[in-house]
Amino acid sequence: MHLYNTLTRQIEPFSPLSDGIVRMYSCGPTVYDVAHLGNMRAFVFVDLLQRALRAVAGYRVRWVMNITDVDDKTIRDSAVGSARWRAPMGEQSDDLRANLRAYTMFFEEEFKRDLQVLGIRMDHFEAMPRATDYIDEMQHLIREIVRSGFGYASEGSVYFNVGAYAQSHSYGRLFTIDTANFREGVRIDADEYDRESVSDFVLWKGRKDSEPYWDFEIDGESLPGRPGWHIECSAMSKELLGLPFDIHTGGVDLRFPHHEDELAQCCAGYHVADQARFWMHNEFLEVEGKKMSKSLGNFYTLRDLEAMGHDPLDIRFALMLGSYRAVLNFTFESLRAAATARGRTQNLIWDLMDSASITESVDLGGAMPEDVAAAFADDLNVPQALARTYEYCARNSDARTDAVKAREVLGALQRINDVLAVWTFTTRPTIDVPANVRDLADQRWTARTAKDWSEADRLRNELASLGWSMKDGKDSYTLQPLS
RNA sequence: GGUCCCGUGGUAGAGUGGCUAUACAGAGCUCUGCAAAAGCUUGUACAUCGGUUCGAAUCCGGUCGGGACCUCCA
Repeated sequence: MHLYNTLTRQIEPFSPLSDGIVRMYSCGPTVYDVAHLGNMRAFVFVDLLQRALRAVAGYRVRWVMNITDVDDKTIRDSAVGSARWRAPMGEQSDDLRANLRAYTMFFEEEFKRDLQVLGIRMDHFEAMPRATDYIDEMQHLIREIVRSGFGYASEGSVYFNVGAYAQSHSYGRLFTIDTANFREGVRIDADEYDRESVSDFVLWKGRKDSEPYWDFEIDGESLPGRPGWHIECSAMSKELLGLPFDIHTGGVDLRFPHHEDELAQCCAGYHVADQARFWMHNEFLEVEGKKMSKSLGNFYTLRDLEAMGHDPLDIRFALMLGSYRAVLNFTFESLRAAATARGRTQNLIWDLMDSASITESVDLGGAMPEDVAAAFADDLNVPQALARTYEYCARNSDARTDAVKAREVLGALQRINDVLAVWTFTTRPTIDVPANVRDLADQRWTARTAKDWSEADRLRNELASLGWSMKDGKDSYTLQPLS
């Protein structure tokens, strides 16, 4: 496979460090709310990537995605009396860490549900570590960074000394940083912590009143507090995958500062040259041509779209219609188009199963068409892979009436679906038809067989008024509810 | 202020220095009592102005437009 590497700003041939095994770390969600479309794009992207590594390149994938369950927002929203506290989270207590855990567990479960309805398999993950379960490891790393001269404590917090680090390391490997032109922004002014330099970032945040905290001792000094944002990924990726691992993923916004700082922490504290060999970042999503935001009214969660009647797999499909490295314009028209296109191929699959007399889900052991595999292998070019897939189906349209060919095409589609995961190879779902509808349909079929067209048309209209459409086949009919 | 992307047909969206995806929508045809399904065919596309070149939508530059990032947003 060839993958774009943010580290080198180019597409490079990819092969794992360990023979046949890819170690991949994906920055996961901060569980303070349910996932929105933008998050979903990121997760669908990494899922496609890890599936392609398995199904196209044949690697085993050790996939880790973290759960950030401690940060400003989770602390704010889990605080006693928070309006965002929900009944299913249980009762709030005096134990602030227990409150934080209850709050974040709720959204962690939501998140996992969202992943699964989007076709992401939980058994594809090796681990989904929570930040708060790795406090010891983070503290160890912080001590090591400080001991190595790249960190300092100040007013109860611990900071990473970017200036010192940059003396002996390269800082700005994932992102071109122009320190001289840092904009004087509100975020910098708003930071209440005391850093020596604006470019320094926090490793450990000193305890504030009414916030959950963990004890921490460094150089004999007691510094109760909580971990900074970047430290968790450094510690957990090292613990679970070892350094350096093969691929680190996240949204483009994470290139800087998050990933740059993660990388620096690993190099400074674990004394490695690299945290990961490949860094891959998915571009953002726009909705109806605009950046998704609550104020524009184009902000959607997966739940929102489901409530509007959209199938999550159509959403998954719509999210993979563009290259992961380009801004994707999600529109309801493109969602409809995705639904239609996905449904047509699904229908083809069912027709082929009929043609091949396959009545249950079975792996036919097919092979992915080479041009489709090549497209996936070319930096995960899903649009190209889809185009080749459609052409493959068109080329083999006679499979609908050729049992042998039907098996072959089905086998190929199964391999393609190992990556896309948008179709099903189980039998065509049976639709419950009310007895009266079935009765009318039978009557119409009789009339039609007798060439009594006016009666047949009358009965079709009657069926339509009951909400059903009747489609005549060669020697039988099918009924479908009108949508 | 700085760094960097992007502008492709009605829509979404690949790709590429000459052979011009793909999908949805539209049009036509085949099939069908009609319809549906399915299949086939099909169109006006590469923001703009210059330059390089035998040839550019593809490379370079200007312009216009859109966007991202610049310290906890995927």
